[in-house]
Amino acid sequence: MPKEKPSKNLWLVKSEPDCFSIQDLADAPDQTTCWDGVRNYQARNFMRDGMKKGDRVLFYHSSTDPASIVGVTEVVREAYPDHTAWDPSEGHYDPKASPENPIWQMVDLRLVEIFPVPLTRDMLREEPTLQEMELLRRGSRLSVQPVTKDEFKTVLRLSRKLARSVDTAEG
DNA sequence: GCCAACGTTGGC
DNA sequence: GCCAACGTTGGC
Repeated sequence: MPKEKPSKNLWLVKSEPDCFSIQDLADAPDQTTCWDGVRNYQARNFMRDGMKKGDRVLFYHSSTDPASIVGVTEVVREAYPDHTAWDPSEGHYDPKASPENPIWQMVDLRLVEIFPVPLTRDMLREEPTLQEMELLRRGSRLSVQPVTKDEFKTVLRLSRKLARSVDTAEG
């Protein structure tokens, strides 16, 4: 009997491209990075409890013009302690964290694809399927958030469509 | 650069 | 346990 495949969870992570962009990920060894520096409990819990090996993760560039979904990554290592939390020389140092009580966790992400054309917030907002997306909710600040299957499929479809239209235009 | 929205901290 | 003050996020 073939084993029932457990359905994968889908996610979105935010990063300021000035700090770490999807190109930085593409240039990293094995195109893989540890997703350190998350210092929000809700975001941590999604990483710790929800993110499983093989889960797909949309990559979003925030605090940039235009803010956009720029690609897809994959979870290649599940949650483990974020050692940057107890390193005073780190920007995201948390004096309450220690090796005995790490508090904060991270996962490893590997690049899957960079979208040929980034999907801007304006484009996302035009899409009926994405109206409920956490990313587009007013005041939403979650840097790690779940994405529904429909939302994920819609984002990929939009990306493919855009890529085709650019190809055609370039002709 | 502004500021709304949000999460955290700490006094009480 | 409430809530005001504060710091941060992140769109605009």
